[in-house]
Amino acid sequence: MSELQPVRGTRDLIGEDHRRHLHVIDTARRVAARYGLEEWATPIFEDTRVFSRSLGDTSDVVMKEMYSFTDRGGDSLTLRPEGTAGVCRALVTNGLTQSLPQKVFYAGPMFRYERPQKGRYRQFHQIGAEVIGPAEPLADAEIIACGWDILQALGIADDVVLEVNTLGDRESRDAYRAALVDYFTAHQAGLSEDSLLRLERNPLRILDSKDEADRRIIADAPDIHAHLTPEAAAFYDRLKSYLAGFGVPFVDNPRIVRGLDYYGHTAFEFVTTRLGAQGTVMAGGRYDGLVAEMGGPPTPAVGWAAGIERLSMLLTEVPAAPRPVAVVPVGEAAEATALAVLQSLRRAGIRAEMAYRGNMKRRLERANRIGARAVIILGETELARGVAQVKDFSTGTQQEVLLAELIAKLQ
RNA sequence: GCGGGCGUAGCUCAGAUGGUAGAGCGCCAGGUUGUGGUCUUGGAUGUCGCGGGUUCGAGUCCCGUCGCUCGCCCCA
Repeated sequence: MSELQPVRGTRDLIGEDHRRHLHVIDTARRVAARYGLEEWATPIFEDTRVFSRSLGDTSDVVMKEMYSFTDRGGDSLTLRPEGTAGVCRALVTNGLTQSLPQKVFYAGPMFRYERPQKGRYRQFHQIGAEVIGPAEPLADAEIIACGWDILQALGIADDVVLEVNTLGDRESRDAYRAALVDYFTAHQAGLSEDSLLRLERNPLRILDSKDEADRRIIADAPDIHAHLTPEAAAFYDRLKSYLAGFGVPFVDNPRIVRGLDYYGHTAFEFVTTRLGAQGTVMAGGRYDGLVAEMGGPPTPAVGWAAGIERLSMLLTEVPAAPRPVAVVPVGEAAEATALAVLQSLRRAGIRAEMAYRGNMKRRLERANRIGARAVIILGETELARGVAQVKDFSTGTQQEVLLAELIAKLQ
């Protein structure tokens, strides 16, 4: 075992791991484009205030999980823990609040200082989608439909259930929070220690406690729907009918919550039972207050993010490693022709390789090791006649092909 | 920050009650000086995570430590 190991919570993406990872991004990118999303790439580190503002002062626990550092100029910078804040900052700094709506897709690394566990790393990767501008629930439904299509294109939709909820507007939320505090205070005696703490700090979070005793109490907890203003209830109804219109199956889950104040109305999660404790595969909601936090005008927005590592683990069909054609010259005299053949294949769009050294046997062994689908053997007897031996590695059969017909033969 | 499991060859792992370390796969070489994969013969693997202790003797027992992993907390 070598002395230098990857830093805790990071890992190398090599071979199949990387093919899975790329497949997720490529697929998501392709589907997102069909919805008219444009891909943005924002910096992976930002002024710490970009994130501290978006989090508010309520969650200093979360602040402790940020990778923050002071640079040589004395500024506090932070490796981005999520993508939405940076996108909103970019929207404002590029003056795009004047050209709404903006429909954005992104993919890239995120960083959180937390204890690694299944599907959870300190450097992890997300894809994300945001629609900034529209206040209509049609935008919520559309971005959810986009996420659903991506999961389908990845072949994992069968293992995933879409759960939706509404957090209502400000008025609804305040009323609901008060009702929850009343209810849980009345049932304090049965609550777990953790939930008693949550009751003081963040009562909504009790709703997703994993403690069994808690769950029994939660089952009879007040429902947000009883506390929705007529406007908020209408918004949620329209969302659900649009989802039906887009053909996206979903279930109501009134227990989905969000911790931060700028979240309102739609909240949703795509969940699976196949990943142990990390069941959420894609999650999002409406965040009408965030752009204003970044110094822009009040601007409604809705979006989601998904962890690429988790999606990769769910893939059942792994993209196959590419199979090249190997060119095998026999003897020095054949090398010049071999190079010409090699390049003509590559320029015709065929993945082609030639070993740097070795006799024929070695080169064939190497061709086999790299998964070649065929080898082109060029020796003196072939050169003299302007042909090559083409051996199909799947079947083991070999035939003579005119050099001029090689590309057509291997296309 | 807290709890459970695990650290032995490149990989997956076996090594009852302490006696100087093994298998499969992979790798290297030969059988085959113009034919891979299959077959066959042979070969090389190692600070048994690290440090200390007990013992005539520790991969094995004890203490500590680091790492991995699953979960709790947290989840923007």
